[in-house]
Amino acid sequence: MTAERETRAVAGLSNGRRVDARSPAVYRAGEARAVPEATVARLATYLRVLGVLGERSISTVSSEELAAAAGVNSAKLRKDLSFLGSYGIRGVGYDVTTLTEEISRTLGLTVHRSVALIGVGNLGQALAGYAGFATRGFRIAALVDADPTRIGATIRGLVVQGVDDLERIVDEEQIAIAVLAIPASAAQEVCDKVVAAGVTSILNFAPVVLSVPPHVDLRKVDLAAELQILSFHENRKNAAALLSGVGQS
Amino acid sequence: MTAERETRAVAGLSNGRRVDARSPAVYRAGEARAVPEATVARLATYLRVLGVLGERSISTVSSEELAAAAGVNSAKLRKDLSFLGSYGIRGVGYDVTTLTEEISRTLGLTVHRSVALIGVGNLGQALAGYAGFATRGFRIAALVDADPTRIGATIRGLVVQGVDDLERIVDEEQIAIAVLAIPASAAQEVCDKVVAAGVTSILNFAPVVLSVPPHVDLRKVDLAAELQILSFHENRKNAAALLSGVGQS
DNA sequence: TAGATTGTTAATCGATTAACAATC
DNA sequence: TAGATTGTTAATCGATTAACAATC
Repeated sequence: MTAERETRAVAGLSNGRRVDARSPAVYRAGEARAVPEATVARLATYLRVLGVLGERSISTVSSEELAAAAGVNSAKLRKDLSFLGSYGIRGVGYDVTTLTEEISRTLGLTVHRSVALIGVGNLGQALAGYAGFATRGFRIAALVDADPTRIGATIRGLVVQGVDDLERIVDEEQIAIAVLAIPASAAQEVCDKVVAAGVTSILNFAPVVLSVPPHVDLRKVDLAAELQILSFHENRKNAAALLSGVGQS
Repeated sequence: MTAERETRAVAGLSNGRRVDARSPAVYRAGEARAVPEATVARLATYLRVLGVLGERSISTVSSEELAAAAGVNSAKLRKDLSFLGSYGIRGVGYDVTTLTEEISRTLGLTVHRSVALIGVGNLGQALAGYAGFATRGFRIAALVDADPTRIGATIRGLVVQGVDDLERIVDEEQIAIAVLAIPASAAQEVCDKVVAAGVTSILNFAPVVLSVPPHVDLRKVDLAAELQILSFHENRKNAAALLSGVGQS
């Protein structure tokens, strides 16, 4: 059990990196080339910005415009999009609808995805009510908690179920992705059950390093770590201000 | 107002990168060298793991052990720690207490930091109750909301205040960091007010690209984007399974 | 001293970006 | 055709990691 699984969580925010040695050809979805991890993360932002443009009935956008709206360098944007194929028109730009479709396809969002939310405490309930999931391709199909006192409660129209029902839930609701919003102390144990039930992608909010088998993708969101990174920069800015004699009161 | 500010949000999770041209020497805190951004993000994880070791009264840890617990390569760990100075003992390892102190110092956590939470809706209330902030060096010192109907309410012992009071709050509570848990539609406007009030670090949960002046550090957490990145990998895994003829039912 | 482990070097890898030929 | 903009090249930069000399 410990030997067969591998620690996949990577520190910081550039986590979820794949460490797979198979041929790049296996990774091709449709006619596209293998997409770098850094590019994948940005595609989600481009898709969001394109959605706003589409709502405004803007039909065409240049790499310069789209890059500015997404907060990235335009060369980087063009390189990112080039991994999906050649969907731009020289001298014109990109068709908003076409590009939206192609990015959606690359991100696997043409099938709507069902997600299981594990843990309905403080954070879990907030995530259960987060409208941004639904608008961007995800349906929370099940709420699960390990605490018996919470099982049976109805939250946002869903009945909270027990971890023992995970296998059935994952099967019935065709769930591939689980969100873990549980205490650090229970996280590895519950994670193991989620994996055993057939989930192959996990988003972990518990501040703990989880171990999962190689076929499972793991990403994490460490809220306090985000603040600590900002704290580092505050510290640096203050040290710089002191050295230059600025901001003393 | 638009010319003086710069789009700092970077797509994906490797955001918050500094793009500053000043001398590396300015960045030195104490005797340490300039710390790479990727290293800073991992320091938060090391600190968390060291906390667990300390609770278990473990006094010394080798880079191999600490790296395994943090889910990283041991060479990477040693390189990361080398940016802080030379705190290990050859043939022995690292003293847990010393290393905890040095990382805390580097991350600017030796001063407890007050944070303003902007937006007390669904997600904001969950963040207000998140115990992990307090245990890792942050005190939520103020709750703020732009919605007049929410102002005056008491949440977790704090009275919700209006955005017009931001300047006074930031000054009185010595707030350098703000967490934005507000709708995308209001985010840039509120962000501008937060910056005008004197906040120099922002953690943004709104799914929108924010623009801030160069002296402000901005990080973002895009929850739906996290799921979209996992969706990409699900898609890839399914495509690979189809090609190899596995998992057909 | 012998064994263990750090801190650093150097090779490698992946990501970024300016520049520009291709082309609409 | 002339102007605009893409897609790609190649240089550069930053991050990762194996290997090992230094040293406790």
